[in-house]
Order: sequence, then C-alpha cells, then structure tokens
Amino acid sequence: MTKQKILVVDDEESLCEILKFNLEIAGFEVDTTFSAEKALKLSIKDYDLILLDIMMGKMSGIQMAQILKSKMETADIPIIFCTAKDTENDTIAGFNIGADDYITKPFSVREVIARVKSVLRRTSTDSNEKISVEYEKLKVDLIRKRCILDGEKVSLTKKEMEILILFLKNRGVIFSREDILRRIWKDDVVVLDRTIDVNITRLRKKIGKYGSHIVTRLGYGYGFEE
Amino acid sequence: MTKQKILVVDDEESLCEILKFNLEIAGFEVDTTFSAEKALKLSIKDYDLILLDIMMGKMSGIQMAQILKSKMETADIPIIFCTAKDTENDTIAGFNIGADDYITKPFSVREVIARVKSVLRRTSTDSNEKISVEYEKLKVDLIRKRCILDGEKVSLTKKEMEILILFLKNRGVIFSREDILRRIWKDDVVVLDRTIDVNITRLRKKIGKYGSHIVTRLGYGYGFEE
DNA sequence: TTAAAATGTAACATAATTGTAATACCTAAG
DNA sequence: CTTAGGTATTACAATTATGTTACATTTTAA
Repeated sequence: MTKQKILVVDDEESLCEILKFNLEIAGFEVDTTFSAEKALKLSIKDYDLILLDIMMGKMSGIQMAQILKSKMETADIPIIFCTAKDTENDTIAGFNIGADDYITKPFSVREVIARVKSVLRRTSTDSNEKISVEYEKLKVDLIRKRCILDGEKVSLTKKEMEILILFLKNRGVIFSREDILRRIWKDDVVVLDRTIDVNITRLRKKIGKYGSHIVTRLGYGYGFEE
Repeated sequence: MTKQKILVVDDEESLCEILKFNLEIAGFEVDTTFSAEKALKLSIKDYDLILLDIMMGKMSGIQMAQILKSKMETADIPIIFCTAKDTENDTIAGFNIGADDYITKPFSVREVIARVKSVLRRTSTDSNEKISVEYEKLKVDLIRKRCILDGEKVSLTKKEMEILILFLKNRGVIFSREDILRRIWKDDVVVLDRTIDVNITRLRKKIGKYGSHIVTRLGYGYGFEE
C-alpha cells in the first residue's frame, strides 16, 4: 500500500519541520510550504489531506480553502485548519467552508496525528470509490445512476441527481449558487441563479420526506442537513 | 511462463497466511490484504484472480466486487467469493455480480486450490471450456459466439453481441457512450456516439422481450436492468 | 466478382430535460 | 408590522438527448 500524502501549509517554518518529522514517523509522506501562494502552485490534487494554518501572510488559509473547495479536482480533499485562538473557530463556521476538522494552537504533535488519522479514516471510504451514497432510506447508486427512496426507484434527471450527490457527500455544508454552478454546470454554459432554485425545488419534490433536509440558508445557498 | 498472481482479501489474518502459504507452494504469487479499503489502493489490475471474503469490516466484499466490475481495467479479473454460510450464496446471486465461483467456509486448502486452478483455466485465453453468460431465457455462448433466445438462435452481429455480452456481464451497471466506445470499438476507429444508439436499437429489436431490459439513463448512457 | 451481411452515417421524429419569466411567497431587519 | 430583498413555484419555451429509418459504405463469403 502506498503512503498517504499530506501537505502542511504554515508560515512558521519550525512548526512545519516538527510536523513533517513526526507525521513521517507516523507513516505519511509530507510536503511543506510556507505560504498559500506557493501551495497553490503545487499539484494539490495529489494530496490526501491538507493541514492549513488560518493566519498567514497575504492570503489567509480561509481564502486558500475556498479556492480549493471551488475546484472540482481538489474539492474533496479534506482540510484540517490550525487556528491560533479559540475565537477563530467562529470564523471557520461562519465561512461555511467544508472544514473537516480544526485544531487549536498550541497543540501537541500526538493530537495532530490523531486528528489526521481520524479525518482520513472518515473520508477515505466516502470518497471517489464508493458505489453509493446514502442517508437513511435515501440512496443514490453511483454505478447504476439511480436513486432509491424507501426501496422504491425514484427517477431523477441528471442535474437533480448531481445536486443530490453533491449534497449527500457533503452533509451540513452550505453551497453557494456559485459553488453549485461551478461544480455541476461547469464553465461551459452560463445559466441564471434562478435555474438552481428551480432544480432544487424539483429535487425536493421528488425525494419526498427528505426534501425538507435540503435547506435554504438565506443569502448563502443550499445544503443537506441531517 | 511467469507466475500467476492472486490477491487474497480477508480480515482473518491467520486464514490469509494459510492461503498464501499453500497457494505459493502450488506455484502462485500471492499478496494478502485485510480489508477492502486497503485492497482498493493496490494496483488490482496486476492480479489474475481475487479471492474475496464477503463479510468484512466496513466495506463488504460485494461492494468491492461491484467497484472492480465497474472499472474497465479490472472488470475481467475473476473473483472467487468466500462465504461464511450457505445462505449467503443467495446474496451473491441476488447482487448479480459476475461471480466466477464461490466457496463456503470452512473449506479445505485443497478445495481452494482446485477452484482457483479451475477458474483460471476457464478464464484464461487459450481455454476451450464452454462458458456462457445468460439472463433468464437469453443466453450468449461466449465460445461459439452465439445468442440463444427462448431456445432459438438469434443472429446478432459482432458489435451487437459484444454490447450484449458487456451488459450481461455487468448487469445494472450504466455505461457511458465513452465507456462503450473504449471497450468495444477500442481506439482503432473513431465513430459517432449516434452509432452506439443505432446498434442499441438493433440489439433491442433482436432480443425481443429482453430489449426493454436495455435501459437508457438520459445523460449517462446505457445498461442492462433486471 | 458479386451478393449478402455488417456497419456507419445522416436526417428526421420523438421524448425528456433544462432554462426562463412571471408571479406568489417568505424572512430578516428596521 | 412593514418592506425590501431573497426564495418558491408554476407554466411554458428552448434546448438537448435519444429513437428510428433509410441509405451509403465496407466487409465477408462463396
């Protein structure tokens, strides 16, 4: 089995070294960069997890995370934020980025490794390779390209299915209309925001009682809540 | 002739060791892993056969098999399932994965080796053993390259036959036109997507009542549904 | 070589989907 | 309790995807 790759992005060089040293002992392959700008020049999609400092030079970790989450090929890479103080946790929550975890400085190396392993365990199964994604009695079979609700087949259109998959894979995450457009409509066509609303409405109707799990966050966008 | 490679996936480590030891004596090269997740990280296409436990941790052998069958580069690797009890055989049948064989625990090592050799003999290219793929009264004789519907011979063209075989071997799986082109037309010629549609139409017509089992998933592609 | 079969393509028919606009409705901030 | 700025819903139009047929081209077999 090939090692899992971790990218550490932090402007404190010494901290990076410590993390690298210890994570490597724990069996990971580790690269480090000292700024978001440099990190973005790497082939980020090759990493299995990113440890990201929130407070850095010009570009904040938050900004970098938003960029990563907005791109198809990096959107599913788990990110663990490192925050200087507790108060910054609100910031993370407020930005509604798909933060997979966060950890408050100062932290023990042992703690970081535990978090890393936990997140990787959590995300490795429900990533690309899964054949279905489900919530209770609502299931999307990714190979058969169909949706099953209470054991009954529900006929979803491609767009509806893609939205549902996105939401089920990222429960709790609120996606802005812009996010959704980038990830489902891609860059090729330009459609109005209203179009998303209509597709959401149609999807809600088709998935019956689970329709109410697709929530609207006024001014932000949509997401799936448990 | 280079040794044939076998992958054993079972969460019982001791059983893996026993199988590995004996299969190696029998002249095979053997790797073992203890979970489906780990197995999927290996370069599975390098193996000639997979011995797969059905009951494992998070991901079941069934799920793993479905994943393998859905990917072009691993779809044709024979799989022998190991089931704990007889009753699980129904499960295999129910899932309609292209199970090449199954074997019930507890089993003798001699038995396993016999099955492995038998399956490899059957699936290796220079074999003459009769093998067919069928669904109810629709059958394709892979050796004679013939299709039999309700006992009557149906004359299919090569392309029609190949599509039908692909679908019957992977029931439930939806193949995109791109998939179908890669697997049946290969890289040699470039044809339009419309060509596939036309061949699907012809095939549907020829296989009578089973024609409706070839389903269209708008925006995704075609597949065979039970 | 020729006829039959197989295959690919174009053109059109049909069906499903997606997008838009208009309108009704809701929500949060004053 | 208003109001302004979202959001939901509906019906319809536009677009896109697929089905079908006829025919052109290629291959096969005698």
